[in-house]
Amino acid sequence: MIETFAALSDPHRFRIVELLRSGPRAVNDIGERLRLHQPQVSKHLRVLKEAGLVDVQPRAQQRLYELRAQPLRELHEWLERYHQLWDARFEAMDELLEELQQEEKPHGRSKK
Amino acid sequence: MIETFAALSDPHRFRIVELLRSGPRAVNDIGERLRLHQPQVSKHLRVLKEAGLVDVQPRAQQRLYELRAQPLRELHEWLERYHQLWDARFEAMDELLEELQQEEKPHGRSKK
DNA sequence: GCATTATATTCCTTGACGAGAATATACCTC
DNA sequence: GAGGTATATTCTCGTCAAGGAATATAATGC
Repeated sequence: MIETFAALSDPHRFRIVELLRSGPRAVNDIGERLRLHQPQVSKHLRVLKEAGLVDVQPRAQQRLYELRAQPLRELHEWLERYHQLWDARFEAMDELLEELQQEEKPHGRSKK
Repeated sequence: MIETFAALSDPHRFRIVELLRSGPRAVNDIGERLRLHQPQVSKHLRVLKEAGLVDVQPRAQQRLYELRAQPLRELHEWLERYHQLWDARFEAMDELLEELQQEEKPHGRSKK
């Protein structure tokens, strides 16, 4: 989790991840689109790979880097634990449900 | 967004955020629970505050720090754009919806 | 095998960050 | 206003990470 945050806390790596959202890319392709020198791209990709955020598969001399789902999924699960905090509707709804009409109409918002 | 990642990429700050999930806390309270020296707690809280992740409100000599919703909400919204990547069901559903029954029943799953 | 293309690694320098210790500031009580 | 409590800031030091330049490695085609 922390490694995921660390990997995404660099602006260039963040842009790489954003770019890879549209599909796998070769190293030079990334470098050209983001205006980065090839060595830096490789270095950033290495960090992303060690953080588990990307995966590689060779294609001739090229290396196609693609996003991995797992870290983002874990990030999402972590964030879910804060859901009640940032979604005000839930708080208001919870209060309403609990204080006023507990029995009248249980319009099925399963809390967990 | 990147500032959020940077703030959460430090282990101590991450633990502070996790602790604050249970509600506002004073500085010394945080330090005792997480076994951190007071100055470091203050410094980390400052970073979190500048990143917009926490807010302060004075209570006598104490400063109660509490989580702010907005950055987590933005993080969630950002993650949503990767939803199709890590939730395989959505890909299948998108294909079905687009290829087969575009006009039949638009049961409003807004792609954006 | 050799040239070419594509990518990875190393070395170096610089800047940012975190920890610890000491000190400063703010607020309360009496 | 003196003393105590709670928090913030400063300073220094060591470490680590990022960028640039140069070089090394890998795969391809002839």
